[in-house]
Amino acid sequence: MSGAEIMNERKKRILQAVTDDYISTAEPVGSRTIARRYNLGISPATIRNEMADLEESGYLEQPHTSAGRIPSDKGYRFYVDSLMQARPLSKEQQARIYRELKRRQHEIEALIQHTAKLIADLTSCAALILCPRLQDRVLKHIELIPLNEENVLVILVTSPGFVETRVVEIPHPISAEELRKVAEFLNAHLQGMIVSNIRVSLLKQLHLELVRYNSLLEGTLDLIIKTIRKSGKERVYREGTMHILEQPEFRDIEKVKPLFEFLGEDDTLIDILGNASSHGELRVVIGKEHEMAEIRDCSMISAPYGIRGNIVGILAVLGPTRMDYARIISLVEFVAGLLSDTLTEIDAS
Amino acid sequence: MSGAEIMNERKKRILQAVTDDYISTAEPVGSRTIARRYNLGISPATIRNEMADLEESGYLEQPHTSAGRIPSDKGYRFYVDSLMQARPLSKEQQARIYRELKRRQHEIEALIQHTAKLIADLTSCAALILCPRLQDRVLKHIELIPLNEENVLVILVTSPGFVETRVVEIPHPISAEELRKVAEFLNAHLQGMIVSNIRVSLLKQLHLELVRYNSLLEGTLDLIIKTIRKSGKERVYREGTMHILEQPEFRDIEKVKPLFEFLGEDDTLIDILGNASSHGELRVVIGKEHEMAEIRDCSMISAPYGIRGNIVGILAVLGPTRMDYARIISLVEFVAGLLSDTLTEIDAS
DNA sequence: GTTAGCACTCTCGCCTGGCGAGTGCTAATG
DNA sequence: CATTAGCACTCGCCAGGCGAGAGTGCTAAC
Repeated sequence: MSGAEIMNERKKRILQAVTDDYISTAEPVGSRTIARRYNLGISPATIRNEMADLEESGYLEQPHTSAGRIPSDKGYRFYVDSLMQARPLSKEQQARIYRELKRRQHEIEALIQHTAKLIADLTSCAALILCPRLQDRVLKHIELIPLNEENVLVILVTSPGFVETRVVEIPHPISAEELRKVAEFLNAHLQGMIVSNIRVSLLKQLHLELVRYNSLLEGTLDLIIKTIRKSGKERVYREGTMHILEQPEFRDIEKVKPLFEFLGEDDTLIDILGNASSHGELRVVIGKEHEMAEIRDCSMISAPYGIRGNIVGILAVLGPTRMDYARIISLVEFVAGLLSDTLTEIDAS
Repeated sequence: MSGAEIMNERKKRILQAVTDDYISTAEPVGSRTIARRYNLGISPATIRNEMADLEESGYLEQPHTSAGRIPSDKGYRFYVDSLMQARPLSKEQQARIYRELKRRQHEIEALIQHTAKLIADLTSCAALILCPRLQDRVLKHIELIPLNEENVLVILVTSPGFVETRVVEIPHPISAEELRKVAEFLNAHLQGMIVSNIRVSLLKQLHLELVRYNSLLEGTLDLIIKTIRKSGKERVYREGTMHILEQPEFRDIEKVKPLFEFLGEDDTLIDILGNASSHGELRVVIGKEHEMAEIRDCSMISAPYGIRGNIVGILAVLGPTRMDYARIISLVEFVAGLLSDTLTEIDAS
């Protein structure tokens, strides 16, 4: 109840020992184990007393009487906020990640997919990467290609190298030549703009310039703009969802099912990730702190990545609440930074 | 051993009853159950005798003494080949599928993804669709877009409406204008060709025409051709892999793991599917008939789909050996046909 | 050839008792 | 007064035993 207990140094050390041990063994940890494995210079009995206090204040819990203790969500939270010392990556690991990411740089989607895979493999958790919404990106180039009489392929190249294709159904056939002119017109006026800003400014230009073109184009142009503006769904890359099956807490198939269903739904994922780190910093959400019931057994560590300081996407790791926070936080931070650098570099060239 | 046993009418009826029942209940089925549920006009004792024979000839097996019988792979094979009456889809179901597939026709990737999802939902199995290799498709259009000084975006539109994008790193900067000429040249000479045929004919043309262009282009052109020709990986769409978790035979997580790992690997999937129905007909592979050990507990039903009779891809359903063959075979056949029609239609327009 | 009856086998669920791990309390200790 | 040792107690887990239920195989009768 109170919660206003004093968290003395010894209690902290014990909570840390319990958490560290549970993270690495996945077994409830008892007083004896702590006394043996972490030489805090105190006896199991003392540890027991302290653990009883910690349980009362909600930092630890017992799966059942007379099992060891495991950290509660509150315990993990305290661990993450105050106890854990972020374990920086070894030079070799940094070098390895660096090397992996620098390889096939020029296909951006491959880069992101690859990054996700890398994180997943290094953490044994599910890795998620959210790409920037089309609307938030800068338009670099538009191309229009006639597919047949009714359909035009619209290709949008946006910073920092994404390519989107859409098929637009047009009301009237348009010649390739005319289409090229339209594309030219669009490029001339829209290049460098952020996609979501396009409509307003375009409409102004449109009026002035429209007379030059066949009136048939009016509807087409409108459709193309609509196409650009709509379907502004983020894309989300997943990797390593299978790693979840390796975690002992998910040996029960009934626990896995809702989680996998959650991971399968683009929309909810996008939602969650979008909320997660859109406000700039690395963030850790633990267990029941999640809004979505399906992932109340999981923790998520997320960090934004960006171009020249502007956030363009979010990178996250999802795993059991018993995850190796110290390592994974460092990793996520490092990779997000590296990804930002890489994208910035690509964008500049 | 013998196998040369006479499979009389009654044995067939019993095998069918066992199989039907096991498919719908997932429980070993005993003689009593059959006598009660399927009125074959014979008593449990007689059924027992026949079942013993069927077991000896390898069509049935017992999970343990004194459980009911379940069909062996050989039993399923016989069931599929000789007993099962393909259960045609109801008019409503056909209509529903038809309606679903006719919706957003013009984005072809979405169409295929959508088809996979539909099959997965209707079968409660995993649905897989293999797209044609780039190399086997007809080139409809090439577009080259400069991204920056070192990179060019190559866009390939191929029948029946696929769009592929690749980034090519070029040795020397090329102006947009020159690039446009190259694209024009390529379009003029390559349109309508099957991608895998491109190299030979191009080289001939190349020599004749090359003099017109800056010699710097030579290397670039070569790179572009290489890009087109390489990376001819099929793409495979998956849907409904989660449905597998619903099947009682996969309640054990240890059985799911290798299967999911298998489903996660593009390359092996492509391999399996490529072999499956490349020779034209609907095919059923049951349990241990599979080459890959990971799916020896599964059956796969696959059918090719194509454009104007030319196979361009393969559609498959993967589920437990205890799957509803009668229904799923009809479904796969129907959807493959419909997909073929749709693609043919799109290609023609 | 078919069927009824019966003994047999096997799984499954349930209960039991012993074991080990870990706790909480109390009293002794520095 | 904080710390520790000792001890009784609680619980989950596991192995073994038992009965119920389902289903078979065999035999003898129809």
